[in-house]
Amino acid sequence: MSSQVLSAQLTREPKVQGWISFLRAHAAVTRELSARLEAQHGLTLSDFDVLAQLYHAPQNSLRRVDLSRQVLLTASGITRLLDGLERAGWVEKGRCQSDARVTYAVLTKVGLAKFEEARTSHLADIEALFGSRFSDEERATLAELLGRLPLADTACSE
Amino acid sequence: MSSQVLSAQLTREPKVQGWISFLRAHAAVTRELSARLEAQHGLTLSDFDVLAQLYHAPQNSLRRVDLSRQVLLTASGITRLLDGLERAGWVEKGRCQSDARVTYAVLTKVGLAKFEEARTSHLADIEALFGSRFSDEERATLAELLGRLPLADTACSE
DNA sequence: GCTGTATACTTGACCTGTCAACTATATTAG
DNA sequence: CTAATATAGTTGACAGGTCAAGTATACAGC
Repeated sequence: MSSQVLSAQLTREPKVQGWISFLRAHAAVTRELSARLEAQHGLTLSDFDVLAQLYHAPQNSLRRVDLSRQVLLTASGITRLLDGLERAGWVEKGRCQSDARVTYAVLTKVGLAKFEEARTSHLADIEALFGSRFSDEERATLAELLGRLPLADTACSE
Repeated sequence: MSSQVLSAQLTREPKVQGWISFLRAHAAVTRELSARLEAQHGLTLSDFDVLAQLYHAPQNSLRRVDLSRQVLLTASGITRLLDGLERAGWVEKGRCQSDARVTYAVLTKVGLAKFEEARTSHLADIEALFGSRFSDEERATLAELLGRLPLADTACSE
């Protein structure tokens, strides 16, 4: 009976199976990944994500709006996240002389060091929990398929 | 300049691109999907997920522990989620005569109707935002690739 | 029968992020 | 120049979820 139930579940909505796998995989992998990142470096996934964006940005700085688009948080989410990073001394505010509305988030020296410290182990964790499951070819396929999903419109709407 | 920056970002950590696509896609799709589900039916994605599990379970009922494994929430998350569904009258508690520790979550008639009401439009939304981007073959590929990710310990019960 | 350990579930404290409303600055139209 | 509107950012209230600790029951070994 138990195996009947299981197979009934696996086949009951064939079209949605990809989505279900997607949701479950996301929940499981991010949970483990964020536990490790938190334990080893005291960072959330979003913290890391923002530090990474700033690390690779020109002058190590970005407007909050742009950050919110790339990291897929709302504007207020970014404000609160940056609050934390500023309190930790990893990011500071920068004013924009051409537009007084914008505030840049600027990576500090300490923040840059923090990112470089966390980076290696986090990339290794991603590889262990995610990347290593796929061949190079499969990685490319996966990135291509996922890349078709709608990003831009939802990211900046509102 | 802007396009240089973009391509630098796309190529700077080749091994992680799949993971990045994955994170972004998840954030964008779930945000839109949950907005629609909330607007049309007053349900969160997790609410729907739990209703669906119960809908397909024998006797429309499941132990909280099993629910937490299938939906990938912690035990306390399940308690709180079910609180809401119980307050709405969609789910009720059932006691287990062979083990006084377990409390079943049982779908009510109203809850069953609620699920059937929400189901069609939600599946259509999933199809529109996710499924329709892929051919049948690609769907299968995607499900297979994502299925390799580690959710076994949390997701699978005997 | 006790005693220790494992399991099922709940609760309080808390964290992250959302939404809606707000301030402040920029821009465009008349 | 002024009015209307759009954009950048912050804030209060709150939703959804986690973790750690606690309660209650089950079960296994002595």
